[in-house]
Amino acid sequence: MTAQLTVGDFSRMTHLTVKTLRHYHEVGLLEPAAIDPATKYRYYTIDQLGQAQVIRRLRELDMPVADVKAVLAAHDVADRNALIARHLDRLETELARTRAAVDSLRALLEPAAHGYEVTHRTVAAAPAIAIEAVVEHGDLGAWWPGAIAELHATVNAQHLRVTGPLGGLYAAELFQEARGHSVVFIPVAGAVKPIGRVHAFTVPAAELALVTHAGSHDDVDVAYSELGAYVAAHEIGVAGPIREYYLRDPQQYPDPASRLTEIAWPVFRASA
Amino acid sequence: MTAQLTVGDFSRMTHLTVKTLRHYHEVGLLEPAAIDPATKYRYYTIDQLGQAQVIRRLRELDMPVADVKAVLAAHDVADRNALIARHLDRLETELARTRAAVDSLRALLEPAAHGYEVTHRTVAAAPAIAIEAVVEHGDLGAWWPGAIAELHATVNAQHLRVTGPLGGLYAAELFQEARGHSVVFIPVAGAVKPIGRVHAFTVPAAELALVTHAGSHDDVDVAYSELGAYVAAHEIGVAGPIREYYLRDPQQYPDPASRLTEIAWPVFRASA
DNA sequence: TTGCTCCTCACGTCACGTGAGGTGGC
DNA sequence: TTGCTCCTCACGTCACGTGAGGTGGC
Repeated sequence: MTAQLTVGDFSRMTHLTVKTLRHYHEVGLLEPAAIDPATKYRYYTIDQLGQAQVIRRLRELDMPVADVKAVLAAHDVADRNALIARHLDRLETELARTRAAVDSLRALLEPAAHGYEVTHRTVAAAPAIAIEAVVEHGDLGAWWPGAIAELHATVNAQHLRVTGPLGGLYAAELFQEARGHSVVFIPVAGAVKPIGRVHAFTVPAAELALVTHAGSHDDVDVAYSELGAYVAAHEIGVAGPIREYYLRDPQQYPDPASRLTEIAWPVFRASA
Repeated sequence: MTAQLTVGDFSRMTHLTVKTLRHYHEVGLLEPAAIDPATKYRYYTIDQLGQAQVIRRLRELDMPVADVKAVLAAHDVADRNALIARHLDRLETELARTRAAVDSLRALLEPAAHGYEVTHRTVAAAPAIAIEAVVEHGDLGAWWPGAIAELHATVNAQHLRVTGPLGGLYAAELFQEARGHSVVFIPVAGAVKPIGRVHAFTVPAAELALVTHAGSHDDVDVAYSELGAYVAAHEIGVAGPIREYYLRDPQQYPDPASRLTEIAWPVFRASA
């Protein structure tokens, strides 16, 4: 009753190519029910068809093979559905990213000039509360809102007096190697009790060249480029993290398009 | 005035990693403006920043590097925009495919049993008009509607009498190697003038086992599996193309979910 | 002099696809 | 006996990332 299906048979039934079936055997995703020891022929059975169909659909959704394995190995339906739901969430995120990239491309190609005016500013060291971590560039979008929210919660819980705008410090490696030390901070006055990821921090003094970027962070590289070009042309760059000040607090302005960000590059002291 | 930017500088400005910039140099996508012959150091200029920004956005949208090159080399804005628009169309298609795969996955995981009833049928050879081609499995969805439309147009133009439902013949390789000979046909009576891709064709006689599949073609592999399993279990399979009959003509039922398709597998003559 | 930045190989990743060259069953 | 189906290497694809090991400029 358990009819032996050859790769060809199984391929026709599942619409997976023979090459793909052999590959799935090799990586242990879908092993033939039997293998002829003499001829090495692969034989599948009818009750493997269901697995093959699930595999095909998950791969169609670009779920990594390792994750597909996990789905097949899931002990119960709840586990399985959770794994699938997580992947669908990833797809959603991807989709949002694509949409943002399309908008960003459109903005870049629009003939409207995006002239940034470069200004200079001297800032003194300032006490603050901060959260720091080494972050992947791609994870920044996820890490950032959580950190901001935690800082805000701490300000409220400890009744701290805010003395300046929300800001961030980003090591050069974050851009050069897509992974680097990042700090988000809120300048505050008074004593701070460390809690969770939040601790007292001193925002270092600096001499800065800066531009203001309006709109989504997806386009922020244009501002970085203009500012960097200015710094390079005037040969005034110095080492140190790049700084951003968020003039529209995301708590009050959740729409990314309404953001207003100062990008600040560390430079030599400009002769006043 | 043309400040020399090192990879590191350029990386910080564009948010492309140093590794990526080196890679783009190697594949000729973005060549440094100058290279120190002694140290092999790469130097970029400020006016290369614009190109880098376009590249970054297009790669963010997964446009292949070769296509990005074409965009940068485009002679005028119209050419450039056409290339970009084509890619955005591809993204749309991708998105539709993903949505379909999600639906299909949901349908598969739904506990509702999809019991297909297998029936047998003997069909005689029948005259028809047809379009044939060797098609990629992935291109079927694009090839098929055009071919159908052309067949319908021919029926109307030549006032042919339709004698049976729209159908298709698909070589096994189409599933096993994702590329194979495909035919779509409409059975007709009377003389046929070949025109365009359309020619007279005789749908061969056959002994068939078949199931009826309701709904989108994205789920059709389930029907293929059940039918294939039946054929294998009864050991009645013979060589020959797989046949489909489209009982709801897509011209009248454009919604993919409303489709009704007979899947027919060639088998031995069953003793009546 | 010490880090820092830059360099070049060479190999890895991921999910298969593409031949080449050869064997078993009807 | 002839095709057909199946097999196993070995290498290619795509867009980078990951070290290893080494050099030049402040």
